[in-house]
Amino acid sequence: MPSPRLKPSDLLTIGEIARRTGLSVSAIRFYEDKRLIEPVRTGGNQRRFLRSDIRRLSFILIAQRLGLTLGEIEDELAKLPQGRTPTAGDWEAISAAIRLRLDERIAELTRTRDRLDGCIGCGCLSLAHCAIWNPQDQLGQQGPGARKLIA
Amino acid sequence: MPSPRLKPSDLLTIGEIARRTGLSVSAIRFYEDKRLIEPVRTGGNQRRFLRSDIRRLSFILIAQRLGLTLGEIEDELAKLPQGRTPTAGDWEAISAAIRLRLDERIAELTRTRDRLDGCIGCGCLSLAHCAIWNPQDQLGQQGPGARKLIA
DNA sequence: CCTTGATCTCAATTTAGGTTGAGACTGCAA
DNA sequence: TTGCAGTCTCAACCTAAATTGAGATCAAGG
Repeated sequence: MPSPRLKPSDLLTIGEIARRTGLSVSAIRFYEDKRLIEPVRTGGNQRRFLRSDIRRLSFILIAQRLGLTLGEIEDELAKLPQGRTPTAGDWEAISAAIRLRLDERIAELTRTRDRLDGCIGCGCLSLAHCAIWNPQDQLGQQGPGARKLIA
Repeated sequence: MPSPRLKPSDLLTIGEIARRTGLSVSAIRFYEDKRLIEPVRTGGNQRRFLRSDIRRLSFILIAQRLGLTLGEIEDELAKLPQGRTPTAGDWEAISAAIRLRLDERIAELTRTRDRLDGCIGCGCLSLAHCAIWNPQDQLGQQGPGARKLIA
């Protein structure tokens, strides 16, 4: 009498999901730590992942490529419905939100390039007058690294 | 008999150059450590900067905003002539090089956006087929952080 | 049953780009 | 010549995003 309740084939070990996503095992554990993903545990305390988690992890990879921090990604993932496996429509909504960010970054870089053109023309690179060094528009990466700590 | 050899007014202390560039004193010392700038020293071992170093530091700030790492910035600065104060023309050459990088990044992001549009259309976010997740074109930021260590 | 590979947790280390603090010395002005 | 702000060096610490290693435990095949 085979048990119909358990379908272990639907659950993936951390090694399996790592292979499927291309992520390292340690990175996946790290993401769990950061609450980006929540696998269930076996009686022996090992992680088991849903198939839909592959898509979730893929999203993390893609969003990182688009320049989002893990914190921002967590915010996006929080928009997914709790309790049920996300549908294609759920993912579409998030993708659209990311498209907006992408558009902004492209616009910022384009503005910067145009200003740089002006600077090349005038030979200008002095902070006092340079149009690039204008606090009014923050480029995506807002200034030197640890400076963020001040904020 | 005033000494005509010394023109201390042409040399700036670290505090002065920090005020003029908006950088912190500690950041400037850090850049010296990274060989991005080489102030001379007084008999009492204090740093003294040339006026042209203001422009050099400004360049560092601008290049960072454009997404270059300090290492890449060092490479660009290495193109400046040794021994003489850089001219406007010297800076123009470097600005032009950076403009190229900017163009590349804009092109990359634009390609990515177009692909994302395709993904939104098909609801696709699976690594196996997603056009965004294509190792063939590396977006400027090449994947998750510490992964760089491997290379 | 036993071995072996996979996992587990937890702490330390990495890179980039700095900041912060301690304790000592400099330099300029009154 | 003293007073004090500015500097000096050096070491420790910070965030992000992970990796690496130690030592223990799990799970599945033979």
